[in-house]
Amino acid sequence: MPDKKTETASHEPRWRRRKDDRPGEIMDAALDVFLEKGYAATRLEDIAQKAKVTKGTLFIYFTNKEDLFRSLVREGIGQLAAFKDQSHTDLRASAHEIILLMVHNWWKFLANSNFGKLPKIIISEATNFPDITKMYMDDVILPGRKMMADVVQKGIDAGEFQSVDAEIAARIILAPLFMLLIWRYSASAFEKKPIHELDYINTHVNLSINGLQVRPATP
Amino acid sequence: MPDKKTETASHEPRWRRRKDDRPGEIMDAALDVFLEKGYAATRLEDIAQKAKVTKGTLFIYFTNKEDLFRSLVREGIGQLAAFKDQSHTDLRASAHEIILLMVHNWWKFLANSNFGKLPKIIISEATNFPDITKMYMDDVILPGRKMMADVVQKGIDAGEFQSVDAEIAARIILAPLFMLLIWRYSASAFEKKPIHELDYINTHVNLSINGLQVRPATP
Amino acid sequence: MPDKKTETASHEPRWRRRKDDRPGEIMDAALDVFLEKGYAATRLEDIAQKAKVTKGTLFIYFTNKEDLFRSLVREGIGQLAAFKDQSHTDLRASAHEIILLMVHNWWKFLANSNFGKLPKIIISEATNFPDITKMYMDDVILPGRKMMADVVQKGIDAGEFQSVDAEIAARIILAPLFMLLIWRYSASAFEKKPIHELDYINTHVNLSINGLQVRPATP
Amino acid sequence: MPDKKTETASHEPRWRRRKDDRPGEIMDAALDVFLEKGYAATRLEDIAQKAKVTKGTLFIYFTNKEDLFRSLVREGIGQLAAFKDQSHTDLRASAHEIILLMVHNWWKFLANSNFGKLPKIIISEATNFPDITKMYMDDVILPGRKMMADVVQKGIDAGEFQSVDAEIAARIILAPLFMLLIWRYSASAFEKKPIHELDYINTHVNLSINGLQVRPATP
DNA sequence: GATGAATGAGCTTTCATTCAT
DNA sequence: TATGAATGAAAGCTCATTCAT
Repeated sequence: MPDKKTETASHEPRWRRRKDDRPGEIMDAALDVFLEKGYAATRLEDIAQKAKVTKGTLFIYFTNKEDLFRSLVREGIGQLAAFKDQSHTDLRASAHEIILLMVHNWWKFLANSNFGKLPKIIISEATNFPDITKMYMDDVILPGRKMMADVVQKGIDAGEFQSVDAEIAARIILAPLFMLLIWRYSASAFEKKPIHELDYINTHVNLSINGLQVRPATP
Repeated sequence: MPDKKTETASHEPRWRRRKDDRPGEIMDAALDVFLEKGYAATRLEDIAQKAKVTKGTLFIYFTNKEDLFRSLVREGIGQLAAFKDQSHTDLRASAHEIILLMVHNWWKFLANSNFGKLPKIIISEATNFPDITKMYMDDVILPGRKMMADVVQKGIDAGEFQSVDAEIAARIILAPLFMLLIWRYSASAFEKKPIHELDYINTHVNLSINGLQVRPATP
Repeated sequence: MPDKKTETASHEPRWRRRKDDRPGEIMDAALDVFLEKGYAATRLEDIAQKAKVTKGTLFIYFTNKEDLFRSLVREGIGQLAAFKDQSHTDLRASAHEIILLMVHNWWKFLANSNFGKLPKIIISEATNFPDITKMYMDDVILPGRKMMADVVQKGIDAGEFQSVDAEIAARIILAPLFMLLIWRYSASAFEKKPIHELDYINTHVNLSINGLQVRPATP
Repeated sequence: MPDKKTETASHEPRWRRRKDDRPGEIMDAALDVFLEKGYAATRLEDIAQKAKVTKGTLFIYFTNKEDLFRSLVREGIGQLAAFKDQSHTDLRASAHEIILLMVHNWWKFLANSNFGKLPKIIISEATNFPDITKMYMDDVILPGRKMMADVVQKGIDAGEFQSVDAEIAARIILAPLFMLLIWRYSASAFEKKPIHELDYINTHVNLSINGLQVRPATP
């Protein structure tokens, strides 16, 4: 039986300096733990472990638990800007085509980034972190709802859509998207059979557009 | 020695705090605090204060914080049975009429009872209380979704609705209802102008039905 | 060997309610630990142990370590008022008689109360707790020094004492008293033979008075 | 490759930080921080910053915080030897002249060297570092007190001074000096008007000598 | 039963110390 | 040698739970 200490080769160093990467790694780890357990139930220990550092390290990069939480939400919201830059909507398309495109683009972004983890967190912590909720409302919800409402209104004005309250319609169109995201990170694990998210999204847009249109596609 | 509260005419006090109401009062208080702050961030002190008892009293009726939480969720889910008993759907109506009725009935129930406070709680605590989530899924979500899916399927079979995946359609119809509830107990306080919930619900059913119908109402 | 649990008689209760006495007991314990170790080196655990309670109990009566410290210093300073009430100086006596009396009275008070533990604490924590130091200065040092200076001045005016700066003289008269106290609670344990405090005080007053007088007692 | 720091004219840099000065610089910085905050409340980070090095560097020269502290006190005590070498007392002078000289010499040394910072530190940390306190007692306090007591005794023997306990008298003569030093590094910042230290010292020696003398200077 | 003082386990945070760079 | 990121033991503090009153 060989003596452990005699092993010739590479002793893995006890730790490594990762000054530049750490904050991001910690925030990523923290986001997932906060998402799963909620802010209060999350122990810094869990985050540290997931980020493969020790508790103390967290305090090198963030002043405290709250600061870590806020930073990570802010960081998440910040990703929206990047998304906006790369997403352009066809200008002359009909309203239903724009909606189709928007929903799919948005979903692609929401479904595949940390950004999509925010809704569940925001909803859970809304009253405990009012300032964050307000920021999310102002920077994410309201602009998104506005964009959707504008397209709906455009459709109404063009005679393509029925006359409805455009803002309410926008909320209703967006609700299933958010619900799907929130569900994904909470109860969906308890579904008997997994949700086919894309089918859900497709069915949703079709029904929505169909519901809005004055003369539906089916003749 | 006469009871101070005794009204002039009768010897029966009009209102008396029955010993057996204590647990109910505590659960009501607890529900609201858990709803606002989440399970972990809620201090029993807060609940006690809201229920106008002291911390110690909570432990007379519930073995611990977790038991109080579980009890209150179970109690909430239990209300569903009472609701089911009193709600009957017209048997011969057309699918869209049934949907219209169901959504309004459900919303009336959800919007005005403690039952409607559960979704936000379940979503926030889903992973921390898997057994509760499972119970909610089995007793509430799946049956409700099934009922809705059955009506949709009935509409499809009758040629009233387009051919869609009835279960997905059911989810989509229910999503805005739950979203509205969840929103009400989290971020809605941060809306610029308050949501008119009934307009939202009405617009939603109309669009949904319109979206499903083979030949929409507007000719 | 008897089973512990079978012991018939008085099981000492795990704890007892002492709402009214606790704060004082805790402050007394804390004063001694702070005096011995200094503020920063004192662990709440030590205080709790000395006060025969657990750490948690400290937080029932004081919001945090700092609050406990401040409270206890304030409490200590407060004792001065009680002392002042009971100490009267003879009005017509000669200056040297008043000094004699004052020093002895003061020393009796300083040497036998918690009040006398403050100087060492104040000096050690002066820069860490500037507000406390200021309070001690304004409420204790300056008034005390003023009283002594007034007597010295009276002696000078009456031709009994040499002409010196009365305030400086007051400081010098008080210095050995404070030094003795500070020493008592710090290095005196390391003296080869213990200090005879009363001899020290007596010698000091005699020398001081003798030093001040225009014509000394020895003919 | 030429040294960047090399001055134009000479190859010898005008000023170079000698390797051997590091420990001294660190101890100087540490002394001041320990003096201000006390041992436990001092963070090595603060010392490092004041010494213009980083935390890690401290551990190159000192094995740990305690070692740094002990070293610096020992170093301070060591200065006493140098002082003793250069201070000679006139052998044939009268006792009161020697006292006058001694006090002034000692004060000059205490007031202007790091040595004078020790008393406050020793008093504050006496019980936490008994060995240091003992060392200070044996090497500083007792010899100093002995010297003073010897002079007083000499005065008594010569009939110049009253008969008092020489050791106690020595303590009393020294007390205001130490008190002044301790005060300077603690509460003196909170005095309404700054203390004129030399006036204080002068008044003190005069009063002390006057107090001791059988026949005072003022006839 | 009801109360709330007291407990103690557990979490956040600090900081002396180590060690990869 | 010097640095400072990373560690981890220890301290302050919170709060669910117990239990004397």
